[in-house]
Amino acid sequence: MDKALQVREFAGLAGVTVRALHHYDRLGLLRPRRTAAGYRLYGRRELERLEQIVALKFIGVPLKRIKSMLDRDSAALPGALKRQRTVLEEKRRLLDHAIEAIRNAEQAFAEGRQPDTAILKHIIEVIEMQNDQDWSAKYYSPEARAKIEERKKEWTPELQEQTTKAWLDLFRDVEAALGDDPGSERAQALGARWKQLVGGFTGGDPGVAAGLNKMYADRPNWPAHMKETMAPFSNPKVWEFMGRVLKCASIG
Amino acid sequence: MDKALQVREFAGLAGVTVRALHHYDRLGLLRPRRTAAGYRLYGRRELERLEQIVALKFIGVPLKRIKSMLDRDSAALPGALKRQRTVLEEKRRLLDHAIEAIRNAEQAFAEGRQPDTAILKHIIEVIEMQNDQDWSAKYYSPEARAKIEERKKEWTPELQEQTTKAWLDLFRDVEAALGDDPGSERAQALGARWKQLVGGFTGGDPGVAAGLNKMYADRPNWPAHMKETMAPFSNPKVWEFMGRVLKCASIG
DNA sequence: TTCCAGCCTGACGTTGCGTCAGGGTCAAGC
DNA sequence: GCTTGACCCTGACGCAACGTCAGGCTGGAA
Repeated sequence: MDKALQVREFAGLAGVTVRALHHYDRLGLLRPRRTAAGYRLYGRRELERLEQIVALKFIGVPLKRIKSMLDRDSAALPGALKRQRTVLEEKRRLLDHAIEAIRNAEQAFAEGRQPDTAILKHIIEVIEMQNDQDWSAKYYSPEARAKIEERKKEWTPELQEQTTKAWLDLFRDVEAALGDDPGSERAQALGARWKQLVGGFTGGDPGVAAGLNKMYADRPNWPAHMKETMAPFSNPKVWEFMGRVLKCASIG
Repeated sequence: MDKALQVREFAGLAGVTVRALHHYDRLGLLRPRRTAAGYRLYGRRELERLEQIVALKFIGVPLKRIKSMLDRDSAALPGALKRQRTVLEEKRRLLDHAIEAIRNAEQAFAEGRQPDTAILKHIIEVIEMQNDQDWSAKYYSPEARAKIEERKKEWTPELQEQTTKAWLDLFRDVEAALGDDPGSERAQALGARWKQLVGGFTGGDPGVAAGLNKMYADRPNWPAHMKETMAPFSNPKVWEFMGRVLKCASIG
């Protein structure tokens, strides 16, 4: 006869609450035997199972899935572990961003005399970057995403500013040259600048370039603030003109 | 007249759902004006406030607190930011542990032929370490906790094993010497070994040592698995004997 | 027998919305 | 003037994992 414990003792032994045991019982996750009076009795088998439950819960597996894992496809464990790890790593990424955002805001507060509400703008910035990235991810293949991730590490705010300015300049110059012959020297020079700026983002990777094209093609579905951000670059005449310029370049 | 938007447009603009706006409205967090028919109308002021809400939500502040922050003590923002950051950092610590635990389990799976359920033991190990640490934290002052954190970085599994063995050996030797005079050379040698092992954990820090004493004094309240872990070291005669030995040492 | 500790089963509360269900509103087309 | 169809409204339930009563048995001791 194995020692059988009542809920309270068992809960203490295993480091969970009595209520949790009740909960697991109702979910069918851990059903102890019962005395005639209905008291729950836990033994060694239950302890083992509970430990597995706690382990899976610790790594963030929801109770329902724990149940199906332990009851049915226990062979799927390694796959489940990996999936769960990627989930947690994603959560961690989010947490990192949030912490970074707070740091930004705190620093802004420590440095300057801004009204409290304005400080939150620093957090908003991070959120929007985050949103843009999550949202644009769907246009890229996994490999392309990996490339972008890699290149992002070498990305600095100054570089960002320079790039934005370069694009603005280019658009202004192209608008001034809309009447030119696409094959003209001036137009081709603009085309070269264009290609270089694109290359600065794609890093020459065709997969990244393909994603970028998909994203551009889908611009009617962009979220509002993305459209707003890209508003200075939305002139369709410029795009059309550059299309012809680049076609000339590839032919000639 | 500022442009007033209906829920759908406003939600799209701000990147939240219509339902969320309804929710914030009911909570009193963001109350737009209404048309005669009861339609919600959002303007620039509402957009600003919503951005602040989203920012605070992003860093994990619950809606109720957001409300009180924005309505009443908006001056408490920097403090709130700091608190929130520590909360998130704590969460991140937990997440890291969970990820580490999964890695352990995955490696065990990749290496050896263990049954699936046994692999979860590797996760359980991490959980228990985590629990022990969280629970023992209450005995230490913040400074002592910081010291321990620092020393933990130089802690390796091998060192852990060595230390455990050293303690086991010491207890065995002390048990064999219980009849000796506490002032005797043999007893004093045992006392020296004891002090050295304690010092190996405290690093000579009196704060850490104080916490350790508090923890030992509270041993009736230790959780079950802690008692189990410490069972080999629970012989009260050994502790009593060592008390006398160390008193002799400090006097003589 | 009585008492108290410990067990039981509901059932509601929490957090931030998602998701119907049932029913007005409004501009447009017939 | 009436019907659409697109939007809007207000409940109200659902989810995840228990916490926290409330009301009522059980079981061993005094």
